[in-house]
Amino acid sequence: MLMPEPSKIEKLSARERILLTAYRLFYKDGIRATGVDRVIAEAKVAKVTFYRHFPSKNDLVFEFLEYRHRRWMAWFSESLAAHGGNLTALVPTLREWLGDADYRGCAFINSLGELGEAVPEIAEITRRHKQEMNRSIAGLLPNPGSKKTTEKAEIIGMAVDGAIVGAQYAEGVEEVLDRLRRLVDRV
Amino acid sequence: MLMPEPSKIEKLSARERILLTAYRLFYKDGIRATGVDRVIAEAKVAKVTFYRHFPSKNDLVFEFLEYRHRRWMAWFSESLAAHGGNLTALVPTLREWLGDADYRGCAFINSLGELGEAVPEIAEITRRHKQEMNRSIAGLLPNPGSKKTTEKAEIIGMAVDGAIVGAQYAEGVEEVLDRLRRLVDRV
DNA sequence: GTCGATGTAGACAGATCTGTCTACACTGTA
DNA sequence: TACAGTGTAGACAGATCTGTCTACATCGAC
Repeated sequence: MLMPEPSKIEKLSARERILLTAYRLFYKDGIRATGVDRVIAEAKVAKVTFYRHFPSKNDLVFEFLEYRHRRWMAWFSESLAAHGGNLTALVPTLREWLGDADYRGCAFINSLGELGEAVPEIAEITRRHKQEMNRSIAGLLPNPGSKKTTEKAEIIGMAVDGAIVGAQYAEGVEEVLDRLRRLVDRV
Repeated sequence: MLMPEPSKIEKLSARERILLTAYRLFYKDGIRATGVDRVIAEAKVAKVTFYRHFPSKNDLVFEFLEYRHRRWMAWFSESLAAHGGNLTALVPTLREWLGDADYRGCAFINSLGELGEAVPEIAEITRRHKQEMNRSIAGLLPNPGSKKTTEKAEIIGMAVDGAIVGAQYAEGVEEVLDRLRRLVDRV
């Protein structure tokens, strides 16, 4: 759902193959655990090609997060709309994601936890990502744009963050989604 | 508060110096970013000594999480009690932690995000840690031990997880604590 | 028809990773 | 007095890390 099919990656340009391969590996195994040599091998490009497009690994990390942001937001908006576009759409939408076999948590929270001190830009990138997530949540409520609604969406967004990390360690996702529903119902 | 003073580490046995040094570095910089050579150098022990006490780095990681769990739980219980021992104690207690200069999020959530697939034991360790956190939260409510109270504590625990990660990327902690308070008030 | 962008394979440098090994010293205990 | 436990310094192995470099091929645009 949020992961590209490997078969479709093969036909893309070298740059896109690198980006999508990194996207998959960084999300699955983490950023530090994924060496550029592995990305290069799996994307089937030459090392020079890699460094021509991404002068350093950090450049690739930033583009990975940028790409993740666009892809995740697109999925989130579409799924919320498909489930009715009001607040009751939130839990069914998150069920799709948290229950996915490839689910490994939020790429931004994970990257922040892994590289926080070392790459300060990630906190800023994460902040923007979550702001936009909250904007999408505000769109489910009456009077989006009003201060009250914005604050409500921020509170719900915090609960969603709790569900996202909870789903990483919980035995099952349904109990997590139950808690989130009861939290959201009361806001 | 949750960090030991470096001056006090020096007087301890080699094993304790290793553990406390790892505790500090793993939490601050992450586990993969911290090589055993660095731990050995800063703990001022010989390499053989290190590997005699911790046959592999993963053994040290597990002991780090075990130590963190004990230390964090002790702080959490004490601070909740010091702030009155009821539900209103939660936000002031978390303010101490989230506002601390050394704050780098939850060691368990961070380790899980960093090593999730590679070290499956961490999910189980994290689950136990959060269960015990929820038990402490249940202790702030009437009828701790009852099913209703346990469920309530789990919901509040999810909100706390949201606040913990929120404080890692937010501009300021007060806004995060405000949201948490409003969330908890409604449970 | 030359230039710039895109692509290839793979050697190399220098740092850092985990873990092993030799060889020696001190201390408390059985 | 012999042994087990704890401690030291530092070389070494073998893998892996990021990043640079040479040398060559293809293709579209100006």
